[in-house]
Amino acid sequence: MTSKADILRQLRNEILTLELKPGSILSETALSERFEISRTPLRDVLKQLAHEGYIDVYPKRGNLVSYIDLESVEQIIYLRSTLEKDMIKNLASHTSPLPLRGVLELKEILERQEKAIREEHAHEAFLQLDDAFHKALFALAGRVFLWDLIQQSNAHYARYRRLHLLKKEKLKEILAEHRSILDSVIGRNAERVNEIVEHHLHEDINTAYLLENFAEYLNLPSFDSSEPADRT
Amino acid sequence: MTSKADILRQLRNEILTLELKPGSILSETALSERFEISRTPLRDVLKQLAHEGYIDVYPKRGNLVSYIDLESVEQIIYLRSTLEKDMIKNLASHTSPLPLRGVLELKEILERQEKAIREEHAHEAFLQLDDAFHKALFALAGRVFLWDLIQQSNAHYARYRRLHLLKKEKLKEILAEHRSILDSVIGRNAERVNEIVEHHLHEDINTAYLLENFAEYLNLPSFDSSEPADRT
DNA sequence: CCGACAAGTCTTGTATACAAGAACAGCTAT
DNA sequence: ATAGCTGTTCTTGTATACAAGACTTGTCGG
Repeated sequence: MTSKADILRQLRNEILTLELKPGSILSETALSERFEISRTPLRDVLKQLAHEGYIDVYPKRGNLVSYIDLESVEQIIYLRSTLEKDMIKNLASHTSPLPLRGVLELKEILERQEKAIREEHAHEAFLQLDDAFHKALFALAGRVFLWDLIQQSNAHYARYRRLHLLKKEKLKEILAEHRSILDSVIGRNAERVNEIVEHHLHEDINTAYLLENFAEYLNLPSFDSSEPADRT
Repeated sequence: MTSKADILRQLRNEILTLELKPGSILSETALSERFEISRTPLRDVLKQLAHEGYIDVYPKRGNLVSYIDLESVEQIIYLRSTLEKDMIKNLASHTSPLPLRGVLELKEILERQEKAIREEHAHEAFLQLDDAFHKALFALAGRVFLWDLIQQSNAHYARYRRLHLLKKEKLKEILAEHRSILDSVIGRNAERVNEIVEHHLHEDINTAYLLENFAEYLNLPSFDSSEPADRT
């Protein structure tokens, strides 16, 4: 039994992990056979994927896994950076006590991240914990609504990040920055928040590295071949 | 001929203007007869409306025009406030020259807003110009992507604002604040941006007024009757 | 009078047949 | 050789019949 939600999760995951590479064709009939379901509910899933930017729909031609769009990535980084700086500063400067649950959750995530670094081949786990850490921050600030909103446009940023975080040093750096952020919140010290968060989110816009190694996955303006359908 | 995009715009508009009141039923068969189109493309439209928060889908029971959710409104106001403060400060403190087109566009919008205030029954025009002003600001900052993202969750905020902006004095205040914002950008003066933007977006969270006059349109926690389907 | 059950009638959800545009191959005519 | 048809075969888009859950109504039995 595979429900629509399961299929959605499955396809999302395959695209995020690059199991389904940018440019791959997602044919409705092929997918309907694979998941043993009719085209109607499957089209709902594809609509959702298109909405989240995972695929581009070319009417009457086909659905392609989208190429990673660095413009979208930059926009999301700016959005998150601006929001998280503000949220963390608010948390750090607020006088009311922090909810214990949230703080404990953040600490536990950091412990699990540390453990994930020690193990080999734990990138995927580390990435999920990274998401969990930031989501927990949003939760602590009462902004899960905005976290969910951002997730709706996360297809490009999430894949971008996976291509970046392949070196172990990078992981250690991220963990250290998470510690700094949590210290700022707990210690009620908002002083260095700006630079920490900016570095944490911005630093690895390393376009050259991506162009060098993963050009085949990127949406390069030179390649544009008749825009996909507008999804507004 | 009414395409899917037309139907979507039409229904969105009817919900925003409260022509379709919160709680109204949008039956697929009824709508398919009204627009003389089959249920399949119509369901696509309803999916989109649900995604944007215009309607709540109760599986196998029906689609209801959503009640205005003040929680969503507050979240969007916080998001926009935080983003616009940052964007405007950046624009005001940047040294590179501003694109003339964008500045002229903003000025023209202000003139048209002034004109709209003088005319009676021009609330709808004023509101659209208000959106146009803020969108132009996002454009000037190179952040139309984020404007569009925010619009995807705008159903509650947009209706909330319509219920608020019924007094002419309020309109004049908004226009004056728009002038201040534009002056900050052009005059490269970022000093008072924070308070101006915060007041501009936050000030009219006047929940009491809404509860008093439009309780029937609001999503009040007391009324909750079996949550609608999750749209993730 | 009232509760329980069951038939009927709403609703949306799914499967499937058909329509119609897009791409391609292969032919023909120039 | 090549431009231009034209039929074939992909694709997604639409209409419609049917499935199945939820609610209403009425009837029957206590």
